[in-house]
Amino acid sequence: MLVQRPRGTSDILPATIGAWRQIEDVVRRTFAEYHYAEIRTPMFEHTELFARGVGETTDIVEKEMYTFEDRGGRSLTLRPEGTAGVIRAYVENKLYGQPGIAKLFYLGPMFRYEKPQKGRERQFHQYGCEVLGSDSPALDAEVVALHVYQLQEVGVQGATAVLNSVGCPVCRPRHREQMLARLLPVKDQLCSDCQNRLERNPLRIFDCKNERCQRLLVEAGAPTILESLCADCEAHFAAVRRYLEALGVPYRTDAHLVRGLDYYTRTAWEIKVEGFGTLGGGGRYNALVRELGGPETPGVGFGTGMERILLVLAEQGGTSPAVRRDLDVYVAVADEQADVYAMQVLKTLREAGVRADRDYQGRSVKAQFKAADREGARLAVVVGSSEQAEQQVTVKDLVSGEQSTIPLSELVAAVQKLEEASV
RNA sequence: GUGAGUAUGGCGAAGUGGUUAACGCACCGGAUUGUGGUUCCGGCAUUCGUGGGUUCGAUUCCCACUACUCACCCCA
Repeated sequence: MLVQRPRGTSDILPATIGAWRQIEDVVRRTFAEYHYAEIRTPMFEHTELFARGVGETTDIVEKEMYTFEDRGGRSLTLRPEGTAGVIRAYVENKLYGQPGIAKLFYLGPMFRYEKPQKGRERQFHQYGCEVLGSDSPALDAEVVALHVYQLQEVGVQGATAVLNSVGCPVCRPRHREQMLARLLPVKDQLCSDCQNRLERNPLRIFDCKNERCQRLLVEAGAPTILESLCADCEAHFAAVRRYLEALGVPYRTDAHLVRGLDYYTRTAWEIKVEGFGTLGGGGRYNALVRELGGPETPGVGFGTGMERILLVLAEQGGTSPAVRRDLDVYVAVADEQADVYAMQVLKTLREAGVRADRDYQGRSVKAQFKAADREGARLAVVVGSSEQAEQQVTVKDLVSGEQSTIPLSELVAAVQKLEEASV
């Protein structure tokens, strides 16, 4: 092996492409049902976009970006997530000038420089959406509902939304103050990560896996963000939950949920499957558009990992996509003299919309029939010098075993008739 | 970034410091004439991730590298 694929990348081979297509089809269909329009933005952007958009203190920006300098000396970065680019495009193309709100979705590869492991690659795929232009809690609910619905439609069982509110520029600083007041006195007892978090983003301490840190939070009486919400945020969160209940969306709240991106305000959620982990996450980001230079515009969105979906589907079993028959006719060439004739027969079939193939290795008729079987062809067409002389073909139904010789001019009709009968 | 494990033909998988590296699947060929899915017979790794070292000799021992897997961190 001279050169192999870069670490953390994978080749999606024909054998599994069906599963991908199936997910993509469901995603496009459901986004259409909810009236979202597709948007495609560049795979790389100026590094600054992610630094500002995603947040300077996030793991993504601090240590996971694929950043490089192009020949013009610009610092570019392979997109680590979808939101920043979409918002940039929204602002740059002045989509806010169009009537109504913008409901956008995307689908494609993302890149993060991390150590690969199960369900984590350096190039992975996400689909997601962004809704710009409304702060209505109905929209938060719609987006969460859609998030769960899509996974159900794809075949994932037990997808649940875990919901929290991370507050707004009014309650967030207030909460931060309270956290500092309670935890600064016991700072030295926190783990080193959390000592850092205390300064930069105290909310994240709730997310720490360290038991001692969690105990300290309780002992110090540190309030969760949910307990510190301002009246507006609380009302918003309550409304979102009412909608979700009315819609029957499976969800639960978790005051400790913190997302890895800094731009979230108010509603934040992850979609989890018991015993598996997180498939996707999302939230509201009311300040992001303005931070990226656009007009004050509220937004909500989510992203979902497609590799993760594939993993859950595999674990939950049974969803192996049916082996699709992708060949209708196999043309067996009986002797070399008929080779050109065989090509003509194939062209005739293919141009009539029949999926047809032949042997190119000069194998025996017996071997060609074996191949026809293996490829899943419905019928075999045998052509040899005798057929060619009469402009005929020998057609064999590989299911019934029936065989007959007919004029070439009748072949397409005969094939189509059989196709219809087998539907 | 930290820690652990693995690396033998297309796939799965034995194995040993020393003449021909099991086996299964897949694949290819054959079992009389231009015909399939079963069965039978035969074929299919100058080579054991890469590069060094120890040795009379290494796929088996040692070192480095690379890749993969898993866990942690974090997340999709």
